[in-house]
Amino acid sequence: MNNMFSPIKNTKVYEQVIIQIKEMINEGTLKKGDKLPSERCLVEQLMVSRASIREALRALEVIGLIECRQGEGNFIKTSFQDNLFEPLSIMFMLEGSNPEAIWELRKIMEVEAAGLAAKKISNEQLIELKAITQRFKNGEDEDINVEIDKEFHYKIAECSGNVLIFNILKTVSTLVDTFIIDARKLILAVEGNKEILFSQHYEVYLSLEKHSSTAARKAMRHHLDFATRYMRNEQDI
Amino acid sequence: MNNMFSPIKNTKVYEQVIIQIKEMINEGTLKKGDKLPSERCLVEQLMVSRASIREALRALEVIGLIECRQGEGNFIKTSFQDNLFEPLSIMFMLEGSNPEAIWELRKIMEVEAAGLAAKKISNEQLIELKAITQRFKNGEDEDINVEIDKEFHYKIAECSGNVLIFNILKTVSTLVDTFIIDARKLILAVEGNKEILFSQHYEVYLSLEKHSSTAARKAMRHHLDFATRYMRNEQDI
DNA sequence: AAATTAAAGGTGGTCAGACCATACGACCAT
DNA sequence: ATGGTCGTATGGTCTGACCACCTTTAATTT
Repeated sequence: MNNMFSPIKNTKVYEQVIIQIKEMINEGTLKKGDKLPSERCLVEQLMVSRASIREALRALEVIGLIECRQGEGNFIKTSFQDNLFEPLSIMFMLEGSNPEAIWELRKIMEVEAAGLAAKKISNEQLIELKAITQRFKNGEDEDINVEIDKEFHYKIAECSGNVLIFNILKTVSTLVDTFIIDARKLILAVEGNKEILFSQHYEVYLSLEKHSSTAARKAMRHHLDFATRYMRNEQDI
Repeated sequence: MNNMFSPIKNTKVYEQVIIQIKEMINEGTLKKGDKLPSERCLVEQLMVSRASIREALRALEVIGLIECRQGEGNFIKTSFQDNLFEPLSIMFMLEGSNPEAIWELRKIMEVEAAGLAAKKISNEQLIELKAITQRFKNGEDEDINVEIDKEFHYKIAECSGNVLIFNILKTVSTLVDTFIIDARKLILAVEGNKEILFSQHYEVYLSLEKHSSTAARKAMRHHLDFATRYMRNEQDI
């Protein structure tokens, strides 16, 4: 005899505003980079106060859907690379996770991204990736090489052809950089390590060139395991 | 000669509010489940208008940090299981990803979660998992079995011992259910498939029991590949 | 005395209107 | 052509009021 009544939906105004804006996006009325109607305009169209509009916009902003620029307007974002950072870092902070958890996740994403990339990478992408590898070899400054190293990993994630994986991996990498002392710099500070890292990178590249998923995953895992050992000595991970 | 100037930081009030609240959490002043000071109280303490406070709270709400209950107050959330859904689904919607991308990600997470679980699963957890497996075998109704199936997968993710992985996997599963017709039901509707799924589940369980990471990953992959074949016939994935 | 009801206070939710800060374009002066 | 000025549109912030909901307390009823 239960379930006769459906729960009263206590729909808050700003939630309805969020829904309506998201619908406009789903219907294609609003696309990437588009400018939303001005807040005062939305007030008239949706017949709600500006405060409610703004609360909704704030919500849409933090989930990474829109970008608010004073004096200009509110726009649908074009890039979604850091949408996940806030929620993930919150989760990490309050869930009592240890840094190891982030690293573990990163290893998974990197290894599997490499595996997918091996299948999907195009010839152009191979050329670009090779160039990055070479730039790492020739790089002088440690800080620069840290950046090139990141670029290498991101490029592979991009070649996985899966935007979700790419974005998650980028976010997790950012998390690693935020909650763990940057391991790359520690490693690169040691004499001779640059050459080792280069050869590991090159090994990954060769696997991708051969389009061997298994080899790519293995090479990437080997590369990350090497980094892990350094980190364990420096901190509690 | 560029890069001499750093961009003027236009710190908006609600952003500062967000920062201060997050700091309170980092310092341990606020913990899971705690009640925040009332909005009017925060107005006095932070010396800003209630509108700004509320915009900040709205932001904290959508990233899953707080929960707002009218008449009661604002509380730090205790569960962070659906924090990632909004950002991920937004990303999926606007990035033009195909459903395959979600499924690909899910497979990765499931397989690797199983691999980790094999290493970390406790005896108690093994017992619980076995019970779930059996309940699936004995289940009568399709809908119920769909739920048990989910439970099985979530339990394994939980046994991975990595909250981040657990939450991402749950979110991705929700995404699958949202953007793809529920594959589980399609499969279970076919005569004899319940037995096949059961044996696949059992295979995964046995691998976990043996604490064999390789076997667990293999068994899980096999299980998901089976599901993939069904989905490809029914829809464009 | 116990149970029920009514009132009061606290809290989040919404609204209205004002003003500030910024960005842009049109216009003007040099 | 350059640089300044100003008006306008836009987001950012503030104030104070009122509504909706919950909890506690006091009053009333039984």
